[in-house]
Amino acid sequence: MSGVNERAHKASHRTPDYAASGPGDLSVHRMPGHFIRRLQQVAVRLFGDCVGPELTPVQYAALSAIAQRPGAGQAALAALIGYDRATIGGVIDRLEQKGWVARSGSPDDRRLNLLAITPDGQAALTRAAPAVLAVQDKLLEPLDPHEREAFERMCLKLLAHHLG
Amino acid sequence: MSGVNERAHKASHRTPDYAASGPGDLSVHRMPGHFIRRLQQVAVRLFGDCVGPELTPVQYAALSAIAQRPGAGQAALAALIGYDRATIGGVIDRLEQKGWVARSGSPDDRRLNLLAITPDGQAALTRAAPAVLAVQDKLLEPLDPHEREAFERMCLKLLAHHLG
DNA sequence: CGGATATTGACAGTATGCATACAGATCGTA
DNA sequence: TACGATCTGTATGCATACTGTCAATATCCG
Repeated sequence: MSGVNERAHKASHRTPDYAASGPGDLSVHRMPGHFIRRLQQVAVRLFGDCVGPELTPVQYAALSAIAQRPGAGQAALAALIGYDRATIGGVIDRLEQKGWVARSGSPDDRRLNLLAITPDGQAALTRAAPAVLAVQDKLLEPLDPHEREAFERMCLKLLAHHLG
Repeated sequence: MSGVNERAHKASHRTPDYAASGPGDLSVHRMPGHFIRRLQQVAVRLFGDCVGPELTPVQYAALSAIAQRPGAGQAALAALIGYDRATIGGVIDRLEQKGWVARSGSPDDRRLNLLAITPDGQAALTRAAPAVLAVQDKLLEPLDPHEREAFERMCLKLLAHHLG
């Protein structure tokens, strides 16, 4: 299985998603926000299919960031990958349970939970990396190289505008 | 407030998101999947800012679809907007609590919950529509008209490939 | 120094999102 | 027409996400 939302496929023959609809349409099928939501669904599904259930996209991003920047606190980590402080705690809980990340208090600032990746975590990261890269490739598969570059550039432009 | 994840802004001065990083980088800052996740965050935040807390993006999509296709069951509705059957139930629960949607059993097929929008729901939809359209515009604001068209076309191409 | 302010991690509450499982209903077909 | 395959809505469990709040801790500034 690899389709998104195949459990709800009835009546899709009546109005397939992304079918033509008139201008001034108030439905979601022409809204960029909806496209992005659907693409997010596709990306998450693709990740699960390629990488497996051991590591979610969110957990991969966190683990990768911890490996890249050991000794950061949870808030710093969250800022690095765009998570919410309230969410990152649970993500790290689950990585800690798997033995892939270690939390340790900082002597300098007793508010901080210093984060570090464990050898097992590093191994899991290394193991997952090829599949994660494959996901990115499959995601943009239908675009030719020129389009891919344009797509990524526009994404970055949008993010720089809205986050910067 | 309008920024995404402002509660985790420490250390972002150390490594701003989307800063340059070498090729072969295993971190998420060059991965299309991550871009899409961040864009989804931006879109949801923008929606909340423009439309208000009465209606979430998901609830708007559902309400709009019910208005467009009254008398559909939950599964049909889910297929129409790309939701999961298990998720749509809760969404409709909340719309029903607000008095914007009515569930009624079908005499023809006793499995179905026929869905219909109420006058209050229609009013809420009409009230929200301009703001929802404004969100789409703001989302793609940094792109010029040509780029917008290209971006939407590529999104549709990606979705058609992965969902079709 | 000491109070005002800001930061950090945690928790509760709400809302998606998906997998799995289940009971009831319907349908296709032997 | 009986029966197995399929479909529908629901419930449960897990994993994001974000808001508001709080206690402990730092930091800043007079």
